Amino acid sequence: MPAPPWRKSRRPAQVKRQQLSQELIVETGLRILDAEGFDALSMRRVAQELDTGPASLYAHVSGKEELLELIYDRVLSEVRLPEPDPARWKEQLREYALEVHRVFRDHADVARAALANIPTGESSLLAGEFTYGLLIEAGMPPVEASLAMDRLTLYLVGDAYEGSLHWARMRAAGMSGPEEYFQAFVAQIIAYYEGLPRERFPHLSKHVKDLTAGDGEDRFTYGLELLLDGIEARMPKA
Amino acid sequence: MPAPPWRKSRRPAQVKRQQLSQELIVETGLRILDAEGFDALSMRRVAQELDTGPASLYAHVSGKEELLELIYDRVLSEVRLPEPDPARWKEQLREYALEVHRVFRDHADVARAALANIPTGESSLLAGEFTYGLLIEAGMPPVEASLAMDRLTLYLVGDAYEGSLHWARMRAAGMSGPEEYFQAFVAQIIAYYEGLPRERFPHLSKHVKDLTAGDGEDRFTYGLELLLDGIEARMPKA
DNA sequence: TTTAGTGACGAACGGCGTTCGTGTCAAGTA
DNA sequence: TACTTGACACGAACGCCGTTCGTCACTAAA
Repeated sequence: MPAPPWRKSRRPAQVKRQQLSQELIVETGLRILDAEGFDALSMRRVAQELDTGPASLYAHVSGKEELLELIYDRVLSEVRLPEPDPARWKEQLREYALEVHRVFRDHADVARAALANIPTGESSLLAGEFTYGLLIEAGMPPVEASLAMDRLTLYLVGDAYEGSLHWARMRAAGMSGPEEYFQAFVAQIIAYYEGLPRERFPHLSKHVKDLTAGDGEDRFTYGLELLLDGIEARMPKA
Repeated sequence: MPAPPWRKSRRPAQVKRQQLSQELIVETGLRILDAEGFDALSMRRVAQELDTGPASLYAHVSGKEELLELIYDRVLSEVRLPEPDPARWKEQLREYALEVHRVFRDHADVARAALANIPTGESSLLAGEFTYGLLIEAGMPPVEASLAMDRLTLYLVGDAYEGSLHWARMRAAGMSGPEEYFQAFVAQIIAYYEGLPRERFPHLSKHVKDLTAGDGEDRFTYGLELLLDGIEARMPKA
C-alpha cells in the first residue's frame, strides 16, 4: 500500500548521509578556516558544510571553544619533530621554530585559537616535551627552562597571530595575493609617515623607508635569533 | 492648552541629555572594557550606557573596529615617556617596556584590540618615536632598529594579550581575584601533567613543579631580558 | 516485541554589528 | 520673522552568531 502523497517522507536520502563524528567536524572546521578565514568559521557554517543543522554538532563537541582547541591541536600534529640532540640544542630549537612557523603559515588563522591555551592536546604536549627536554638536557635549570620554553612559544604564536590578522585584512579588502596587499599596505604606511610633522617625529619621519623594510619572514627570523641568543647567553657552559 | 494625554511627549527630559561625542564614547567604551572585559564590550552596551540606541554611535565612530583603535590609543596615552638618553638605551628601553606592561595590566583587555595595528594614533606614534630614536641614537642601523622595535612591540602586546585571555577565563569562571584563579589553574595543570605517561613525556612529567613556577610578572621580565640582551649583542660597540 | 537510549535536528532565544529612514532642532538665509 | 538646510539622534529592522530545548527516527539490548 503506497504512502499517502501528502505525507512527505521525512528523510529523503538518509542512506547516503555520512555519520557525523568529532574528527569529521574538526576536519571540516579546519578546511573552512584555511579557505575562508577565522571570521568565517562558525558553528553554523560547519554544520552547513556537513548538510545539517548547527545543533547536531553539539553531540560531538561541547562548543565552539572546544572545536577551536581541537583544530589547533590537529594543526600542531603537522609539526615534525626530529630526534632530540642536546649538543645541537640551538640549531634544533631554531629548526623547530621554523617548522612551527611554516605550519602556522599554511594554516594562517589557527593562531587565533591558540594563545593562552595551556597545552593539553597530544601534539602540543609532544612539542612541549621536545622543547623542554632539549633545554633541560642541554644543561639549563628546570625553572629557567620553563620560562624559556614559555616565552619561545608565546613568540611563535604571537607572530602567527599578528600575521593572521594581516591576512584577515587582506581578505576583507578583497585582495587575492599577499603581494598586492603588502604593496598597498606599505604604500599607505609610507604616505602616512611621510606626512608626519618632522619636529615631533624626527626619527620616524627620517627613516620611513627603513621602517617598512623586511617582510614577515625577515621579522620573524630576527626576533627568533634575538631570543635564541638570549637563551644561549644564559645556558650554563658545557 | 495642555497636550492631549495620548500623545506621549517624545523626549521626556531632553534638556539634561548630554551631547554625544567621540571622546565620550571612547571613554565609556574603556570603562566597560575595564569593568566587564572585552567580550562585554559591544556597540549596544556602549549605547545603553549612554542611554541611547546603538545607531547613535555611528555618527561619531565608523564602527566597532575604529572604536577599538581609539580606545587602544587612549590607553597608550597613559604611558609616560622619559627624556631619551641614548647612553642609557638599555635601561630606558627596559623602563619603557615595564611602563607599557603596567598600563596594559591596568587595562587588561585592551591588548585584544592592539595586535597588528600599524600605529597611527598620536600616542602610538610617540611611543614609536621614543623607541626608535633611542635605538638609532644608540648607534643601531636604521633597518635593524626597525626590526628590533617591531619585535619588542610584538612582545609587549603579545604578552598582554595572553594575560587578558587568562583574565577572561577567570571572569567566565566567576572568580573574583587573580589569586583564586591562579591557584585553581595551577592545581589543574599540575594534576594533568602528573597523570601523563612517564615514558612518552619524561621531562614534562618529571618537572611539573618547575613548569608552573613563576607568575606572569616573572615570565614577562624573563622574556624582556632575553630580548634586550639579544639587542645588546647586536648593538655596535660605542 | 518491547524498551531504553542515542544521535540528528527544526525551531527558537537572546545577543551581535550595522543600515535605513525618519524625526527633531539649531543655525543660517531671505 | 519665516523658511530652508543640515547635522545629529534614534526606532526599527536585517542578517548574522552560539547555544538550548524538545522531538523524532533509529538501533541494540532485554
